[in-house]
Amino acid sequence: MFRGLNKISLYTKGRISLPTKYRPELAKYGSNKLICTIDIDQCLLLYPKKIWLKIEKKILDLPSLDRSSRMLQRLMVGHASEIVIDSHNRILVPIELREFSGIKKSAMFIGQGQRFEIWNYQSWNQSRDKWLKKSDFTLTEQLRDISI
Amino acid sequence: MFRGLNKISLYTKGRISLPTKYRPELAKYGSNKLICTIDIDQCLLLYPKKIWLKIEKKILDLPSLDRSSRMLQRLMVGHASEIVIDSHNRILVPIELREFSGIKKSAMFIGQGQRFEIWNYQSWNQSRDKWLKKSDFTLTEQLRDISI
DNA sequence: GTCTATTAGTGGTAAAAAGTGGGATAAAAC
DNA sequence: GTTTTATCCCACTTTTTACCACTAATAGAC
Repeated sequence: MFRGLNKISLYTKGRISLPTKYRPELAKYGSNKLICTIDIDQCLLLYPKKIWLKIEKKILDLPSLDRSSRMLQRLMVGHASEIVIDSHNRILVPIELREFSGIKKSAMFIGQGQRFEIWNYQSWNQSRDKWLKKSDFTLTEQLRDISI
Repeated sequence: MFRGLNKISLYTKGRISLPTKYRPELAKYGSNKLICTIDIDQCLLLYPKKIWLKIEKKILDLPSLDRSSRMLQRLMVGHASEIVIDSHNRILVPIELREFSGIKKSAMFIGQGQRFEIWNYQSWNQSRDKWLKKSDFTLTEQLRDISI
């Protein structure tokens, strides 16, 4: 499970280096391939390829003439790009995804269980502030009873 | 499976070059022929010929007196044109399909599992923005419990 | 029908842009 | 202080875009 967060920078054409602490866990997936896609909150999601393939199957198996299935397919699969971790532990964030997420120089790299999220640094801070203020009155059904 | 998206340009009479990353996967279908047709969302669909033939059969096997089957047959089969990938990995988008989809200079080329979609660049961005806004409250039953 | 003008399609190449690998330097961790 | 990690820079390769010249198809005039 990935957890925690790092402030990182992008350099030369959208490249970042992966925080070293995740290296051992990533190695367990036996491949240097990741899949990067988008999230509805305008950040990027980064999955080990092995994990992604399961998710992708679920999404692609949905009925293809249904409105919201198509929407999900286009958002998730449509934006999913394969990414290779190079010998220096770096990855390149595809230009289309950089533009979507507004990530230019600095970003926040966040562990989220079986995936990572990459946020534009400012957006992350703003969103967090917003969540901290809102969190006490916008809980949905499902959350109301969860025990943490 | 095809996934991810690329901004591409059309040049000299509706020609585009296929993103190279798809070349190996396309080669698996053992033919340089694709089928291009239209989608109800005003974009174009691009299938490896081998895949298309299966889909075409499904569509043509639908009861031909049923209104929506006839509609689907006319739209999908009626607009399907064979396309050849040339030696430089380029294809020509037929003029009728270019006009239908409003694709002129720039377009978005999107992997969607066993097919690609080609969108007018602006339409894609507008649609995507719309989906992103909608996606958190219009999910149908099937989707609500999917865990990604 | 044939000829001509115009437009559409094709193959090749050149220029521009994006991606990649390697290493140097700076910053952080130990 | 030494080692490790993160950032930056540079040269090179690959991919994408643009351009040009030529051929094929189409439409209109006669």
